[in-house]
Amino acid sequence: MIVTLPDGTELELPEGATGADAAAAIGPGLARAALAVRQAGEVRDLARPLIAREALEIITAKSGRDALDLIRHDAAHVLAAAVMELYPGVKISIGPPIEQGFYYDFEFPDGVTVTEADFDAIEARMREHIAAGETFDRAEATVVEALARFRAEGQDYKVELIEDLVRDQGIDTVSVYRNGPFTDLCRGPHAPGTATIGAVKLQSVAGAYWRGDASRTMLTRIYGTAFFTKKELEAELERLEQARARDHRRLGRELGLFTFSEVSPGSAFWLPKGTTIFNQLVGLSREMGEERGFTEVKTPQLYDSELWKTSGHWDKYRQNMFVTEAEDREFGLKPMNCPGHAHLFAGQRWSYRDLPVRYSEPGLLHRNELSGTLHGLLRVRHFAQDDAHIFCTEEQIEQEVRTCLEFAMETFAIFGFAVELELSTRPEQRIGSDEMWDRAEGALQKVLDDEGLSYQVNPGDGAFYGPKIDLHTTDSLGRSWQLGTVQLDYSMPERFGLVYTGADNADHRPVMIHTARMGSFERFIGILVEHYAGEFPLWLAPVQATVLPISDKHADAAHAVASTLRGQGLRVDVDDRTESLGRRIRDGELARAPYLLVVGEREAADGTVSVRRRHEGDIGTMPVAEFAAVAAAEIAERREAPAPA
RNA sequence: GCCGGAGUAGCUCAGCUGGUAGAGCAACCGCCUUGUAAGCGGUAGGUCAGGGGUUCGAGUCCCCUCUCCGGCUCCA
Repeated sequence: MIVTLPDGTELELPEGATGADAAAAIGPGLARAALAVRQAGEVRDLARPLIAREALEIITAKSGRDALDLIRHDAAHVLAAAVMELYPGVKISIGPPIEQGFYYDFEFPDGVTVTEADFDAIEARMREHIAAGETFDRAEATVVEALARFRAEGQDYKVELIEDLVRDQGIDTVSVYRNGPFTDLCRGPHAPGTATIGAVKLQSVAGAYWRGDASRTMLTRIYGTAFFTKKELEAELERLEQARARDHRRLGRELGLFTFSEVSPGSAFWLPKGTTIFNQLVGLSREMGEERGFTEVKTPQLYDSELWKTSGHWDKYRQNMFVTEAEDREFGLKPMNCPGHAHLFAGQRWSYRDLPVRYSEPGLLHRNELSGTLHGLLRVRHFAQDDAHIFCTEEQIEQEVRTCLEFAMETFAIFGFAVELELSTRPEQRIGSDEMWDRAEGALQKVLDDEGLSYQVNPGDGAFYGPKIDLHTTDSLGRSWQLGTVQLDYSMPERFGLVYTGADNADHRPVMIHTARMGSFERFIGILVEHYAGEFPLWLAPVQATVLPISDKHADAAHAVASTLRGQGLRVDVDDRTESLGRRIRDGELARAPYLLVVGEREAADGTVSVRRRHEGDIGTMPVAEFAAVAAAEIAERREAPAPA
């Protein structure tokens, strides 16, 4: 049998040779390091026969993602083994590797709860399995044998998994892996043994529905992570520690940007500094929108439930709306701007010459999100979006989508962070003809391709009224959040009876495009705080410069400098507390001040300031006017701030 | 909403098996008059999330509620 190695050479092996044989044929060092092989796009056990004439890659600890996934999957089995020993009667379900580690889901016997306090004991037992150097032995079992075995053990979840595999894929055998005393239904692959798990740590415990279905049993999920070396594990734990330090909830409090209170769960209280940032972003959105033909409107907060019945929200979304009543009329606070904008559009006659009409509104929205989903600024009940709705003709869709997408990408470029794009296509339950969906999806896809953007397709994830492009990014801990969106909507125009007069003097139905770039300003600021670790670029910084008089003899001069700079439009504070200069510099640094301007005897005499720049330290003395010009240029260009050395 | 955890001064936290609440930082008041990341001294500050219960006695034990944290589900 011949297989091709990554460098193009061909390796000849006896028929039936395994991955281990191949590694040994290449060299004894590789034979020791080999963990698995990759062939035909699939990671396979070292002990399994190779596929002839397929490219072969030997996976070792240096193989990155593939290697980590292997030992984390191994670690999940070791976790299950330890848990079964410590908690007799526990039922096991599934335990895959994930981006940052692994988890395993269990159903513990009645009355047993596992908390982080139990981790030491579980980890100790896991280390015993690792120290024992158990091998992972793969075996095939017939469905009949496997079902009998797992039924006998009372492992109901394994039984269900096998039954579903039989039903959906018609399989008649399954693979099981054994390490030490523990055997698990598993597709594999695994490393040869437990010994390659160099370092393992359990991290958290959480509830998780069996098969992600809220109507089924809530299992107990234990999360952990594993690495080849203790050093790598420690580096990861250190990274997580630093990520927590830039958590927007913590920085928001420390920097005085916003607070939360029990009196209004899920709603931020914006302090002056946070409000400044908020207003800068609204200003940016407004400025960029005006350049692109968006016109701002203002629509009400509260609407008669009739409007929500027209829009369809009453049927589909009512449990997420805040509803109230007055004088026997039922009202709902708006969770979205679109019905208001559609109503506005319906209020006048439109010619095809008027289209597209682009209404934007950074309006306040309320959504009654489930209490358990609230999360700092990233998931709130009260927020504003850089929201807009475009009313256009079928022919204009492509151009308008292009404008929206470019608008979004140009917005993100200002902040220098990457977004992931997702194209969601027609769901099972939908309105409109297949031709309509073909056109709509085609238009979105064409723009994405024309712009050379990479994106993921989520088949069936579109809204019932049209396909959409969503823009996602991640927070400091790697959790994904949706920011912007571009959604085609054929439904709302229908429901509101929207029309324009075409060149043929007949009525036509416009198409509506829902779009946002940053999404909610709240969420965007949360992401920005973590992205910048609180060190905002000058144009966003709540306080752009803090003037520090050396002693109270220079307070007047410091205030004069501040007043001059404010006259130039800069946001300037004076810290004239009777604290030592060192202390006030420290406080300024901790407040992430972009510039600290020291004013003492010399500066007061010649109209200068001694400039200390964040991360650069003392950059020398310059005339006040010169500093103002430097800062103004930095702000005008929305320049990124210097990074830590 | 569901599972688990947590809630003590403005913030970070201590408070052993029940016996009248404590530290650091911040705040306030003085002194110091300060040259690029913490000057010194003093003062004040708590319905121990809220409510109910057990007990001679509850921050500590039990129950309910609220909020937050980690996940899951949801996000038209």
